[in-house]
This record gives sequence, structure tokens and C-alpha cells, in this order.
Amino acid sequence: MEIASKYDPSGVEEKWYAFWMENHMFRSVPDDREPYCIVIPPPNVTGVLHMGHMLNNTIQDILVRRARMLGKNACWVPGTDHASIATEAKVVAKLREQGIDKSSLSREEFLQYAWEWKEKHGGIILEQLKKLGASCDWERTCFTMDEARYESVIDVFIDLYQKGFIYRGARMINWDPKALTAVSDEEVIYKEVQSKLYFVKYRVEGNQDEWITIATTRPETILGDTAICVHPEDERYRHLKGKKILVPLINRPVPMIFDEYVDREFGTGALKVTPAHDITDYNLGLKYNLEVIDTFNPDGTLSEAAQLYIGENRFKVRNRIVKDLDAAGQLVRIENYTNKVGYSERTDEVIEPRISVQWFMKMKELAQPALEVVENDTVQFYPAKYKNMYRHWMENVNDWCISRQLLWGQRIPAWYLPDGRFVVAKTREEALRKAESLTPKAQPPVTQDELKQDEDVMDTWFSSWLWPISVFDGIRKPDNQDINYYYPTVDLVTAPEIIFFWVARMIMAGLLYRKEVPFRNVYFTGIVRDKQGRKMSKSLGNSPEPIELIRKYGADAVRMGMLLCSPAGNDLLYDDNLIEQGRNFCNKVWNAMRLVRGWTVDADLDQPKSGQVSVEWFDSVLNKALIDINEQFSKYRLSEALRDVYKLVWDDFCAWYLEMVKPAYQQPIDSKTYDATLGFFEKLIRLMHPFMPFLTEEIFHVLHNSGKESIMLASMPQAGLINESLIGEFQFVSELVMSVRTVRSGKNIPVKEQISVFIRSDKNKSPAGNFDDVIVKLCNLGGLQYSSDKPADSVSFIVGTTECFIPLSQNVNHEEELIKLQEELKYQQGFLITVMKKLDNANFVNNASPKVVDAEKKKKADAEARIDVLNGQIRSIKE
RNA sequence: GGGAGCAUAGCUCAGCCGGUUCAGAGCAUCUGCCUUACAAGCAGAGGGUCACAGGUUCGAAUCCUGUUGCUCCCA
Repeated sequence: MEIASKYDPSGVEEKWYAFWMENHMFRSVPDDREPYCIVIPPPNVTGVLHMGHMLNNTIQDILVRRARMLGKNACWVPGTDHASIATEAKVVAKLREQGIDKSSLSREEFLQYAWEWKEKHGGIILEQLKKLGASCDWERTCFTMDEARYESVIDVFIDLYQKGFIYRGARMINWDPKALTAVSDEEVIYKEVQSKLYFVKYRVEGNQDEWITIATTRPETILGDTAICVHPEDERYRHLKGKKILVPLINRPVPMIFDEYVDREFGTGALKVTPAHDITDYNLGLKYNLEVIDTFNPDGTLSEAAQLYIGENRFKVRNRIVKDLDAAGQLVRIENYTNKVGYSERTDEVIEPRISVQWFMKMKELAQPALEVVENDTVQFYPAKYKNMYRHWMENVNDWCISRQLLWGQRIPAWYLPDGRFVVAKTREEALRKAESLTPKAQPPVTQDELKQDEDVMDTWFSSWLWPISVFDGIRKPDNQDINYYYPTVDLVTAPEIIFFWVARMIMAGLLYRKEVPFRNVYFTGIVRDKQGRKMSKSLGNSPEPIELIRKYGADAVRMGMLLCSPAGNDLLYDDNLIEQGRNFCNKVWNAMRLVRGWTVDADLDQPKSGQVSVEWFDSVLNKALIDINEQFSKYRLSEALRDVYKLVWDDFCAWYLEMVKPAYQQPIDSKTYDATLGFFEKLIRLMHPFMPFLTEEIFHVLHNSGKESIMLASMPQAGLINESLIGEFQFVSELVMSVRTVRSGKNIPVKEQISVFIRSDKNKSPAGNFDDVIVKLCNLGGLQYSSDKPADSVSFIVGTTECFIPLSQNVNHEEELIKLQEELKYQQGFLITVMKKLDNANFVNNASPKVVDAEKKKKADAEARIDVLNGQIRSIKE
């Protein structure tokens, strides 16, 4: 049967994925093998597969497939997270399209819509991961809001509340006026923006002509000012001590306060203080017991407390108040100013600092042990540089705001009594019991119906931080078989962006609930960027559609392309070019298979010497590569491991080995060489399988003609003995072959035309006597001779320190040869001088290690030998 | 403002304890080839003061200090 000369992944990939699924080959259940487990960083139910997922999940699949082939019980647990803010926004938008207003729905009605939405869209990414070849145990698929995970989160909340880690408090929080919820510090993205610094003069009370000028970027908050602050040593304002200042437009008298916090150099050195709307102002307010006037509504419009512009958007008010201040003669000037403004990660709305009662989790106590396990490498980071970042965060950790003013998520299990007190309980019944046992007792006694559950839900990360435990139901059933077997998991593959959101907190949760870290190694992937280094994003439209790429090039090619240029932790600049390289490699392997499969075996044929030595040589090369590749994997240098595989397959196997053993056209091959070649091929595809699962499975079946077996359950080849001297000899051979090719190319001698090579040496002392037949074959020689003489009319070259000649039928250009030789001689002499400088230097000989000195001596000897040879050649030409 | 990291070929990077695996790889470029597995291929070639300035050393891309430029994290 004719096999196409171009590998076509379509069909192949679908076929084998279905095969793996039908035979439950991704399934893992506890047994007595060593477990190897990865939990997927749960993608968001609102998302579709993007390039970052492709990279991240390719890496996970490589690790999992390799572990499986190394005989471990490999389990990759898939799942999704509910992404409360993003999902709720999507659902609200969809309802709006249908003319339904969220506020017209009850909580239950809204949640029903949300679940419908999740059922319809929530599994998209997981389905797409199958196209990539992901070998997840799909029977274990979890969702952060399914029953087990939901209950785990509630249980943990109650437990941490009882242990005193969770508290309710009024604090300045980051308010997202679009999503109408608090967000954590980690969800605020600071962006540099061009804004304006407004200089506004405030009148000093009791004097029509005395003013103080402040500078602010947020004039719309002026109506909430409750003090003016200057530095206590600032001479300019010392006389204002004890005076009151009138807030413009509303003439509220506010005190002057003096605090070292103020930067005298900034603006006018006078700061307006708005405790309700700025975190540092809030702290000043606490310190000086200032009034707090919240002039904003939750949606970012001005509240009645502002007195003016009520109900108008904060940014519109900014423009209006500036005009009004100008009209009142109180706007001094406006300067351009660059500052950082916080935006909501989810909605991109400008965050409004706001005082609000929220649920918080104390972090200091949890951070300490979580830092320790990273410091002492119980958990290792790849690359290790992220340890610094982790330490810095852990040492300066703030309490975690865990409540969100949303409906989609785990509802906070706190119940309020009519008198304002609350209890934390799993059910209303339990809450009632707890309420009844409060002291002093509620008067009159509280009933179940009077208990009001907190309206808020928990931060999505409060689900995610339990993920490595909750996917095995280890919170609810801490002693179940799965959690005992799979936990701690081995590797985590994630983006450095969520090192605090997620990685740090998982470590905390693991130590808290399992007394054990959740994973041993964290592999941080880079960010996929476009060619110009820009982050890929929908708005820029610079991201290729992953599924389209897979359709066009094949999943194996995409996997290879993503990985090839992605050392751990380094960003990768995506270019179609990379995927093409992956595709070309697939094709190369495909064609190697076509070649080998096309051979006919003659069982009566003896193995030629060239075949025998080639097999021995490649066996050593392969074993050496296996060791190197293991080494790369052990350091999580997957990109380098793939590069080694690529080189081994393309250069050593295809370019050298196959050419060495390939029978002449339409000639049969001997069975020994053939069997060895098939054996190598099989080892190579096993080695490649984690990187390119589909192609290797296809070839595995072509080579075996077998039905039920799968390469993914085969074992990884193990390194055997290495014959270093053979590898050393081959070094000479390959250099010689390349030199001959260069001569052919330079002299325009066609490959088909046979030539002869003379090696100036005694046959017995040949640097690579075992390979004579190989040299003859690879160079298409009529003859290879060892001789102590130089043949007439020949070109010469040096391999190592050995002189070689090719006699030419055409006339040799002696001039040209001479120039070439003299240049080479000059170089060698120069080199010898640098070596001699070292060896003549007593300091060097005395101080450097003997190994280094010996190496220099060897260099000297080699250089001298080469110089001799060159001189000899030059002399013979001149004669 | 505080902290971390990076700077090596046109591009992306590798170069661990200072010494021929020391200036490397892949891609890109250029020149030949449709040679019977593969033009998604083969053979060959060019290309770098290792950011800058000092220092340590017999010896520095590698160690130290400073400068410049870029990136990331935190406030």
C-alpha cells in the first residue's frame, strides 16, 4: 500500500483519541503503584481555549503521559471553576438581551438561569482540551460548585470562622462599581494613566481673603472632604493651626491636621483628606478621628451625602465640579499628571475604594508555614526565581477579603438575628440553635424565619484554594481512599500571575487541612505573546484561534511548536513558524517510517560490517540521549528535553543512522539490521510520545499491525550501556564525511560520482577503523585507502590531527590550496601562541588545576601536530 | 516610592562551580540541489567588542561595583 509522503493528522487524531477513551486508558484508580497526580488549574466556565491554555495543558499532558510510561499510576484530574464575577456578568448580559432585569429575579430564579448557562457553556474548554490530546481522567471531572465542592467550601468557612481565622469587619475595600461587588487586593490591576492634577483653593474660615491651595487628581471626591492635612514642619502652613477650612461649593468647615505622611514636595504640600474614598485618607481619618462621609452610591454615582450632583456618575461629576470650581474662582490651575489607577481585573472598571462591611480571612498566621515549605524546598518552584516574589508577598500579606456581593457562588453561611448579631452555621436549623444559645438571649426569642442569611457569596478563589483536596472530596471525607492515595499531588503547572491568588493559598489550605503541602513542584509557564511581544488578547485580535491551528497543523505540531520555544517561566513569542517547525518534524518522523516500512528483509543476508557498527553506534547515542533527556526532565526543562529529542531523531537517527544502514535502491536489508532499526524506531516513538501522542500512536500501530495495544501504556525506554569510544570514533567519521561533502560541493562533484579518499595513517592506527564501510557508503567512495603518502593531484583536509586527501581527475588549483593552507596555518600558529602564553606563565601552571593544565598541554600537542601537517602539505605543494 | 529579574548572532534563547563542548543552538538569511523516505526535504555558507565603564584574577560572557536600557511584582 502506498503511504502518502506528507503526514496528514486529520482523522488520525480523532481516531486515536476515541480509541483511548473507549478503552478507558486515561482512567486512574488507586492501586499499589506509585501515584503521579496533577490537578488541572480549573479553567473558567466562561472561557474558550486560548493560547495560554494550550501551552499550559500541553505541559501537563507531557508530564502525565511520561509518568504513565514510567510505570506510575498517573492521574490528571480535570475540572472547571465557577468564576463568580465573570459568569454572573455573562448571565446578566444574556438576561438583559432577553429583556430580563437581574433585580426582578429572586436569588433562586437567577441561579437557575446561571446553572443553565453553565450547563450550556461550561464544558467548552474541556472539550477543546480533548482535541489537544489531553489525557485527563474525565470520569473525575469536577466543578467548583458541584455538590461535593460546594459543601467543602461551606464546611471550611464554618471551620475557619470557629477557629477565629474568618471575621466580619468594616474596612476599606476595593469596590467594583460595575460588578457591584468588593474584590480582593489581588484582583486590582494598577495601570498607568494620563490624568490631570487639579489645584483647588479652599477658603480659610473666618477670613474672606485667606486661602489654602491643595492638589488632587479626584476633584469629584471634594464633597467628601473632612480635613486638610499638611506636614507639621511645613513653614508655609504653620499659621493655620487650629483654623477651619471651608470645603468648596458646600462650605463645610473641616479641621486642619498635621501629619508627617504628607509629602511637602508634592503639589502644594497640602492634602485634602477624604476618608471614605481613599485608603491612606481612611487611615488618617482613623488616626485623627475624622468624620467619614461616603459621597458615592455603590454604582459609582454620587449619593445624597454629597449634597450636589446627586445620582450622577463619578467621572461626569469630575468634569462638572471642575467647571463649577472654576466659575467660583477656586480652580487655580490644571497640570498634566501620570498616575496609577486601579482597575477591576474582571470588569476593567476603575476601582473605587470604599468602606464596607465584609468578611475577611486572617492571613499572617497561615502565611508563615506556607512560606517555610517554599523556603526549605518542600515545594519547589521552577524557575526558582519566583521564590523571591513569593517570599515578598508572604511577608507582607494582608487579610483576604472573601465576600462578594454576587449571587453565583457559595453563599456565606452566616445568619443575622433581628438585633443585628449573627451566627455562622451550615443550616437554618443549626443557626437557630446557635442563635438561641447566644448570651444575652435575643429578646423576644428569635424564630427560624427571622434569621436572615447573609446575601453575599464567597470569592471564587475560596473554592480554588481547596482544589487539590476537594477534587478528592478530602474536606468532607478526610480519610477516603482517593485523597490518601493521590494527595499530595506531584506537579502543578500554572501561570506566575496567580502565584498569590492561587498557589500560595493552596499551600496554606493544604498545610491547614492535610498537614501536608498540596504538590511538590510548581512549574510556572510563561505568557504567550505575539511576535511583537504584546500579550495576546481578544481586544487586540492578535491571538490565533487554537482549534483552528490544530485543524490546520495537527495537535502534535501545535504541542511541539508551543513547547519548543518556551523555557520554564519565560514568555514565548508566538509565531506560526514554531507550529510549522512542529509540523515539519512530524512529517520527518512520518517519512522515516515510510522508509523503514518500505524495506524488504532477506533473511539469508548476512549483516554487513557497516550495519553492525552503525547499530552499535546508534545504540550508544540513544542511551546517552536518554540519560540527558531524563536529566532535563528532572530539572523541568521540558523545552530542552524536546530539543534533545528533536536532535536525536532528526540528526542522529534520520540524517546519520538511517543513511548508514539504508540498503541500496530496491535492495533488501539483512534481518539483524532491520530488527535493530525497528527496535530503535520503537524506542524513539515511545520517547516522543508524551510530546506528540497522536503521530506516535499511529506509527506504533503501523509498525506493530496490532489492534488493542497502545503506545501510551508502553514503557519509557531505559538507558543501557554506552560505548564512548565508538561515539568518539564517530566524531571523526562525521567530520570526515562533512569535509568530503564540502569538497564535493566546492568542486562541483555530483553525489553520484564516485571518488576516493586517502587517509594519511597506518590502517591499524586509524582513528575510526570500525567505520570504514560506513565512510565508503556515506561518501559514495570508490575506495578508501590508508597511506603514508600523499597522492598526486589531490585536495587535502585535516580531520582532528589526521590528514586526508581526495585525488581529483580535474586539475587541482595549487594557488587556491596554498592560500587555504596558509590561512589555516596562521590560525593554528596564533592559537598555539595563546596556549603557550598560558603554559609559560608560572602563575598559571601553579595555580590552575592539573586538569586544566593537562587540557592546555593537549591543546598544545594537537596544535603542533596540525602545524606539522600543514607545513608538510605546504611544502609538498611548493615542490 | 519599595523589591526582583533581564541585557549574548536579524529573532528567540542556551551557556552550572571563572580555563576548547567558549563564543553555541533553533529559527530566519544567502548559495547550490526536484539525489528513489521526506522541497514540510538535502548539502553548504555568512553573521556577535557576549549593553556600557571600572575592578578582582595568571585568566572574565561567566565573579564584584557603578552606569544605562528593558521587564515583572508590590504599594
